[in-house]
Amino acid sequence: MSKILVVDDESDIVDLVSLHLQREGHEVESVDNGLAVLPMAVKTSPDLIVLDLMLPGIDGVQVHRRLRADTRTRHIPVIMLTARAQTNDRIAGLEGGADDYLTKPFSPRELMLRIGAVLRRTQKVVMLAEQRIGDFLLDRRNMSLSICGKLVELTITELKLMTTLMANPDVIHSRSELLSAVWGYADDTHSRTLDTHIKRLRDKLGDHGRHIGTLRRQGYLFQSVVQEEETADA
Amino acid sequence: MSKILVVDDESDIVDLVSLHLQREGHEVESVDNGLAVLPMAVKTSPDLIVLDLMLPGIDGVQVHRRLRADTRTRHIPVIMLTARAQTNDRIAGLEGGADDYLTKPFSPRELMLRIGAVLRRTQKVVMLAEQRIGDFLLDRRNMSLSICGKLVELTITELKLMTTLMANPDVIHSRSELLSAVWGYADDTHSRTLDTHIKRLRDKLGDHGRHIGTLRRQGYLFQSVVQEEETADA
DNA sequence: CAAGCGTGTTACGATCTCGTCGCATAGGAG
DNA sequence: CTCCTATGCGACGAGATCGTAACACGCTTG
Repeated sequence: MSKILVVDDESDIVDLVSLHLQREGHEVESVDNGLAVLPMAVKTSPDLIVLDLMLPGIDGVQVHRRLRADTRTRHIPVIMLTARAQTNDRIAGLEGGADDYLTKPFSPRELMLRIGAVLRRTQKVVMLAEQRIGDFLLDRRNMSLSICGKLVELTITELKLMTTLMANPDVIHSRSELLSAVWGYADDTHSRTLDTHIKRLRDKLGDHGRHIGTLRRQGYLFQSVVQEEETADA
Repeated sequence: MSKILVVDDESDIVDLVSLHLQREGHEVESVDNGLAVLPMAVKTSPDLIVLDLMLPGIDGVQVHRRLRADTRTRHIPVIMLTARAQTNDRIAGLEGGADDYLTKPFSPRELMLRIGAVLRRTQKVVMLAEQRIGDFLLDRRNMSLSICGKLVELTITELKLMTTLMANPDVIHSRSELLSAVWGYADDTHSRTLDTHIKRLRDKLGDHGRHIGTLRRQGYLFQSVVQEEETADA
C-alpha cells in the first residue's frame, strides 16, 4: 500500500514494527543510523517516516531538521518516537513540523493506528509518467504536453508546476503550496515569480477550454471542465 | 477563534486549560458531569471537545460513544485525556474515532499544540467538504456556490459569511456573531459593513426561494425553506 | 566570446476586494 | 399618522492582489 521508512537503532523495535506494517500491506525500509536517514529517504522516497528521537551519534531532532531542509524529503510526513521523559523534544518535534509522535513504550497497534491516520491525512499524490486530463496529456519523460495532439515542450519548472496543478484538477493550489512543490519551501509572499511562470504556462497552453484559473487570495487551479463563457452573443 | 468544550471533574485542570485556551483567543465552555456533556455539546455546538476519560459516575468512553451516536455531535472532534495506565482505553479511544489523546500529566503547551493540530486538520476536512442545502451547494474548495447548477464565485469574505449562515440554516445569527465569525471579534455596532456584505451576497444568490432573511434588531438567517409570510409567534 | 535558453526579479499598471459614508427606505412604537 | 431607529443600497477610495513586459544573471553550446 504505502512505503514506510523506519528509523531506529533497536533491531527489536524495527522488526516488530516492520512485521505489523507488512501485515497491513505496507512496504518497509529501515535504517539504524541517523546519518543514513536522509540519503535513504532520498533514495527510496517513502510515503512516511517513523523516526526514533533517540539515536546513537546524532540527535533525532537534527535528523528531522535535515529532512525538512531538503527539498526532496520535505514533504514526507514524520511520526516521532520519543522516550517518556523527553517532553521538550516532543514539543520541539510537533512544533518543528512532525505530523505526530508517540511515546515509548507504545503498543504496535497504536502505532499502526497513528500511521493510518497520518497516511489518510496526507493525501499522497502518485507520480505517474503520464497524466491525462481530457485532451491534455502530460508526458514527464519527454517534458512535454500534448493538447489535442499538438505537442508543447515544457521547461523543467513548467513541468513541475503543471504536474502539481494537474495532479489534483479543480482543486485550489495555494501559492505557498505551489512554491513548496516546485521551488522547495518558501513563503515568498511578495514575489512575482510564481505569476510569471503561471503566465508562461498559460501562454503555452493556448486558448482551449481547459485552462489555469486564478482564485484571488487563494491560489491557482487547473480546470478540467470547460467553463461556459458569457460571450455567447456577438 | 474556536469554541471548545472542556469536560473534566477536576476544576484545577478545567481552569488551567481554560486559561490557556482563552489566551489563544478561543471560547471555552466546561462541564464536570459526564451526563451533561451531550446536552451541552448540542446546545453550544463546539468546534472541539476535550474529554477526560476518568469521570465520576460515567465512563468517558461511554460519553464519547454517545457523542458519536448523535447526529448533532457526531462531527465534533474529540481530544481525550487519559491516565497513563489506561492504554486499552487509549486505543479504544483512537479506534472509536477520537481525533487525538493525551496522557495525564500533560503540559498545557502540549495540549495547545494538539488542539491546534486537530483544529487545523478538521478545518481542512471541512474546507474540502461541500455543504448542501436544497439547491444551494456551497463548495469551499473552489470558493463557489452553485445554485441549481449555476456557478457563482464568492470572495473570501462572502465565503466566510455564507459558510456561517449555511452552517446553521433557519437559525438567527446576530450581528455580533457574524462579525465575530467573519471578521474576528468586533462590536462595531454602527457600521454598515455587515449589511453591505449581506447585500452583496444576496445579489449573488439571485432570486430563488431560499434566501437570506433579516430579523430586525436580531440578525440574519439563511432560510432553507421557502417562506411566504412571516408568522413568528412568541 | 557570442548566442540562446531557462529562470528569477523588478517595475508598473490593471483589477479586485472591502470598509466606509451618506442617504433612502422600511417597520415598529406611541 | 409621525417619529425614530435599524437596515438597504449605491458610490467611492485605499490597499491588496494579480498580470505582464522587460531585464539581469547564469548556464550551456558552438
